[in-house]
Amino acid sequence: MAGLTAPLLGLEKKSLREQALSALRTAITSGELEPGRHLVETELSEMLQISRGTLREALRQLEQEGLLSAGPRGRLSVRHLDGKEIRDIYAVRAALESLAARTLCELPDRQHVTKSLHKAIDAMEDATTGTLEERIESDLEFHRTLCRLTGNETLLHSWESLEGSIRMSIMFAGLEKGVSNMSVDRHKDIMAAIDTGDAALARQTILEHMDTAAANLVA
Amino acid sequence: MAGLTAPLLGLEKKSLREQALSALRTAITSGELEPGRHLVETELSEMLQISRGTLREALRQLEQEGLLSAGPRGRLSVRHLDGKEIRDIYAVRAALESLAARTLCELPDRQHVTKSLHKAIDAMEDATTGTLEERIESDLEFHRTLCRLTGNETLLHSWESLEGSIRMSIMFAGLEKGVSNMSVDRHKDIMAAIDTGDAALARQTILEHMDTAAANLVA
DNA sequence: CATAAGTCGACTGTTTACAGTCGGTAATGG
DNA sequence: CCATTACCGACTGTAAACAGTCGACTTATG
Repeated sequence: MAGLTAPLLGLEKKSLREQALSALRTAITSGELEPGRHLVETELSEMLQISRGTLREALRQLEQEGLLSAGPRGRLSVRHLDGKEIRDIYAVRAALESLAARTLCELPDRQHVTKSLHKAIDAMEDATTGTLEERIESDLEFHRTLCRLTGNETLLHSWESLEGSIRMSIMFAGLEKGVSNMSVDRHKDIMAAIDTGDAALARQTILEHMDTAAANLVA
Repeated sequence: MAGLTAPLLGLEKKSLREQALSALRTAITSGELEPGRHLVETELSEMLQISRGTLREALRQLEQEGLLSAGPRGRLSVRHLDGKEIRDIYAVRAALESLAARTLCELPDRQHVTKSLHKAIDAMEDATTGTLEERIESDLEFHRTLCRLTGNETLLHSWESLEGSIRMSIMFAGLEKGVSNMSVDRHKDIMAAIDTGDAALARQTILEHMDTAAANLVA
């Protein structure tokens, strides 16, 4: 009765591996670990206060997420993205999200969908006065919600696997440029298209949104 | 001068982790490790003759590829796919491959593309008299080539991340059903559409191919 | 002085050992 | 006979130690 450490609500304590994963992801996508930087396992494990074995499990995952690139002899470094890679990432992102939009349009009852998307847009509006990071966060949350609402776990998972790369793309372009095209109106258009169930329009709106976003980033 | 073990041609010796990864992937997608089966680290490490630490790194990757699912206490088991999940996987696959087709159609010079695809189709024809596994392999190789030829590394990587799930889908349906719709003609249609540069047609052909494939699998 | 052999240091690959936790089962008390 | 507690076995989480390899720097040698 006295203990009550915290795990009350779904807030399960995360394993060290997961903590390290989050910490590293944040460090990379925030630029704290700059692109091209060599990662030394012993250094990181000491910084994070975890053992190398545990750390390596996290590194493998980051590697597969495309945040790290492997050098000659297992040497890992923070991945560097050039303009083409950013465009490529956004092309895949566009394909995934347009599938999401199409799927949502085909749902018989889109009431709940519209409601959730509206909530996400409200969050974006709240964030317009916040920090750059908060604006990016709310923007990504909208798109993640788009994928989640489809109920297609594979789609959501694929998108989330890309999320790290997306964040890096934004960071590469400089945060200011990255958020410059995160207009709330754009997202309202997407929601509206889905609301009407016009799959072709929704798809087109998404593709255009992604195109301009990618173009802004590499410009 | 006497040694000359083997690493002469790009055939670098793979790390134990990679070997374990391949072995486990094969074991799972071949059904040797049946769906739902609980994986015990100590058992596997003994089977594969590697340490648990090394094994765990491989398991993390398989988990992220969607071949394993994590239970309550970090317990891993071979993922079980139901009809909906197979359809979901193929929906994502279709989105990725239709992006590939569209990208290829937009290339200024598709000569090399057509040549490579033709080679892949020839391999499929050669395999028609081979084992089921060989036919599946050549089929997947065609689609993988489709993605690779785009030059979009992210697209290729996303597709390959899905490949394990695709193989599982085919296995779930029973190998016979899985290959029943791998007609060479279908793939020739795809190639032809790309050859003419008709993006809309190529996209449509891919989507239909995926739709019928998924429908066959869950039927 | 240039080149080849040798030595040192830094990292990754891999293994072994230890700790914590959950589930079941047997012992115990009413 | 039922419930409760104490223990035991099985696994995963985590840490620490061992081994091999590559590169850089140094030293010997013609």
